[in-house]
Amino acid sequence: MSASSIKEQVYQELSRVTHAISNPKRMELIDVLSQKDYSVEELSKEISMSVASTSQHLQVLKSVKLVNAQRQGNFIIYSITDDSVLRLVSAVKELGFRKIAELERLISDFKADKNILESITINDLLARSKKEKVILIDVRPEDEYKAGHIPNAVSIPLAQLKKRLNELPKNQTIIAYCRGPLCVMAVDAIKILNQKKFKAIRMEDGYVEWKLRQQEINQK
Amino acid sequence: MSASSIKEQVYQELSRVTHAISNPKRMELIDVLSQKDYSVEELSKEISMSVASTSQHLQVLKSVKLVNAQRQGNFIIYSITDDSVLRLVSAVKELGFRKIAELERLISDFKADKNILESITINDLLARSKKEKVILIDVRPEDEYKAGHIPNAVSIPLAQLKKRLNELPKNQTIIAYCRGPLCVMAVDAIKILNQKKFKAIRMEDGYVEWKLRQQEINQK
DNA sequence: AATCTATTCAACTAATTTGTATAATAGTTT
DNA sequence: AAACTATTATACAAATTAGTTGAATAGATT
Repeated sequence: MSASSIKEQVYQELSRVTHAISNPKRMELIDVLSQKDYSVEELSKEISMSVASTSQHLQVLKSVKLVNAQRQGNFIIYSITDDSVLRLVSAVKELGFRKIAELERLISDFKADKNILESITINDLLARSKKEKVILIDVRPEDEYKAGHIPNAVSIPLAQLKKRLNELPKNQTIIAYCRGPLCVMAVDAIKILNQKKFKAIRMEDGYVEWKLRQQEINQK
Repeated sequence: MSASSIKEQVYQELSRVTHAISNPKRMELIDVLSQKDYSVEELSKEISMSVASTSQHLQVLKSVKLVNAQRQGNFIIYSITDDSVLRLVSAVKELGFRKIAELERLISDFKADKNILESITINDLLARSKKEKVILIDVRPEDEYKAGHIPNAVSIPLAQLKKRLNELPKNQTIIAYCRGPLCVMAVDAIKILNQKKFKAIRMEDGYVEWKLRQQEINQK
């Protein structure tokens, strides 16, 4: 175990990258940071973990350049390095959601649990918006919307939805989205809207999925 | 730690996928299997590890459906589940090669070491082959070529190259490829060809990279 | 049916990883 | 310059992982 070949070293280094995302909390951190930059303290709340542990996980991610750290006043703000990280996570999810039986079970439980009758994808949205005018609402917290959103989407954070129902039409279909497939904000939004007799559909994909899809389209 | 939320369970499951490839030997196994199906014994030779350990690694990969096992006579033949696995590995490499300083160093050492003067990519090849007739040779073992290769490529395994030089033209540029960026077979081929005064260039990408690129193109 | 062979299982040790609490640090603000 | 605060480092126990050797298994061949 003295002079290992370059090939072995390369595999060693590459596996450091995957090791960094091979922990549920770190994967969740990447997912949260995919929406918007956050401080350590905010992140520790998001992932329900002590600040010290959160910091440690962030350092693991930083050591393989999956995230960047930058001081802003009293806080250190973490952010995703670039879109290649999003593509990596997207590839993991694609494989996981398709292939792992346990995940399929979890997701179908989840759907049953949430009474999701219909849910569309980015591609459905793109097709639909070509044919008709679509009312698209972004129910994530406002700062995440500000950091980036799907064009023509209106920001109505879940917390404000009940008060702002008058801004929405009753005779048109409303499409609601949030952070993506694992996020329940849009589900809750649909529940509220349906209860109030709006025609509302949930879109599973979020801003990140939209952004990646755009890049694919632009690659032509 | 009793009833964890579905979200946490999903992250848990997803991290099992990344954990499976977060080991150098397992990543190497995936890479080898990306070329062609292999038995456990063959794989154990390829990755220089005991059969028992190789088998254990393969079971980890199988448990998250990254590979399939199938009996064929006395042997159990392992194969990559499907192209989503290739995309995942490709995403890891993309990020790793770009972002990890240590990897950049390793690769530049590697290139210096091998005296690689020029090397092209899949895109270069596609562009070139539109303009002119290209002599493309596949220097991998013949069975890997048989399992799949870039169209119009001729199979000349590295081991046979010296004997078969008469099959190649001296006045045209020859492009050689092997398993991909981490493989040295094409490098050795170029050395031989240049020594014998052929005009030869190495293509870094291999059959897998070509296949993924084709899929991107077809997605339009 | 007996033998053979490739593969997997079991048991074990060494090494690594995880998370928490507490202490130290580094930068901001007053 | 002092006080403050967010973040990171340290130390530790519990849990998990990696690799080896030798035994067991399951299927194919004779």
